[in-house]
Amino acid sequence: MNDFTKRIPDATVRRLSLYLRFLEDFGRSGVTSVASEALAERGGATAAQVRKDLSYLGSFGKRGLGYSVAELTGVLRGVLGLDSVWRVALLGAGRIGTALFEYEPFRARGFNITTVIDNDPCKVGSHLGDIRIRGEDELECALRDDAIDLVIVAVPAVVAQGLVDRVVTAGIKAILNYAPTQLRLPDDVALRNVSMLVELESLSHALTRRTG
Amino acid sequence: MNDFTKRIPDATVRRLSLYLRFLEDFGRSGVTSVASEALAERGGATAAQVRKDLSYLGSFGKRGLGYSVAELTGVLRGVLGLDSVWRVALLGAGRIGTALFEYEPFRARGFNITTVIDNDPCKVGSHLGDIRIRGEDELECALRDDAIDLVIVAVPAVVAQGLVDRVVTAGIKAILNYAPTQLRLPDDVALRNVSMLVELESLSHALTRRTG
DNA sequence: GAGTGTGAAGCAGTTCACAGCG
DNA sequence: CGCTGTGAACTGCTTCACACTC
Repeated sequence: MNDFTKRIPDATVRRLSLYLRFLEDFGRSGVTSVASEALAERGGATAAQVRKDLSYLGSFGKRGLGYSVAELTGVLRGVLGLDSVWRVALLGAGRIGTALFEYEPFRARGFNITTVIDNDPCKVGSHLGDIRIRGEDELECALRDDAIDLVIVAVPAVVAQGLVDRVVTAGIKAILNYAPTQLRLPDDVALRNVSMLVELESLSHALTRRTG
Repeated sequence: MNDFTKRIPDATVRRLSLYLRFLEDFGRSGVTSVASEALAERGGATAAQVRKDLSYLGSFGKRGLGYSVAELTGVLRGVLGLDSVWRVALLGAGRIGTALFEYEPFRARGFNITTVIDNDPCKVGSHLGDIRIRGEDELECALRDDAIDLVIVAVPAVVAQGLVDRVVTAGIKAILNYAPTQLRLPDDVALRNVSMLVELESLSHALTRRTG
């Protein structure tokens, strides 16, 4: 009924990631079939919401029964682009960059960090895992030679925009930004910001609110 | 015109964080007055959006002129609850926890990590900065004795819910979750999730989309 | 009977457009 | 004249309710 050319709302895509996580848990526990109600109560949504979200992808549920865990897992992986391995470059091998590099779930999901760049001369040439850290001057050739699909930015705010401009010029179309700055990019490059401060400040706003 | 009892949309609160960052930059550059247009082009919003967002807080702009950088900075800090110092406990002193602990902008914004908990016996008793890492069994008394306002969760997914239940019982009303799991909490506890995977998968979805 | 799939209604956030003030 | 502040229109997401299927 639905075809794949239709755009999926961004809010839905984010929830699909969560559903996939839950499905994998269900799969590991040997559950083979799951209802929208069960997915919903695992968090972050109502049963109606789950059904609406999944309806964007087609009709996979069996009425009276629920969804096949195996089938739905496969569909979600496909929609989220997790069937292929993505080649990722990490810019910045500081605290945050290092933590991201060693974050196991990335690799488990097919995000393969093959390239690490840092401008600190003391770090260039040393290793993170078995990746040799390369200097900023090697950025363009590294992106090309390693056939990078996606770049994670974990450098200080002041140098982020300059580096990202070069990354965009090199033809990269997806950027995950951890630097506390708002990057300016062409419309055809996908950008997601992960801001620790924004979330923390939204919490402190909530705390302030509660006592008037 | 607006009173402070009115709820501010969540999307607006998140943008206020960004505006504050921009205002601080403007302040450092010696700019004293700024128009909605200028704030907007720094990223993430249109001029109309900026004005609408700020109108939730009251009328601070001078028509024909713009907003006073100093005044607006103060208002935003107040609304975001950044006038007080918040006492923060960090659960989990692994890679991510350590990176968060050493993330300077937190402290600069008045988020003071006074307590670190980890269940690894090898880590308990050692130090992160000048904070002594305490064991999981000390959780409740640490939250009480250190008068914690806000908890950051950076432990593995499997143990997160159990710890958080204890944190909630201890009366904490704000939780920032870095664990890749959906936490179940009472409605009166504010929760923000920071998920590296969700953002990354939303990017890989975007990349997949682009080529049909 | 149990549970999906989906139009329609409801709600929230965004954009528009312009009156009004400095 | 420039730029804010804001009702009104709009867009898009969420919730509802129920026909439909297994």
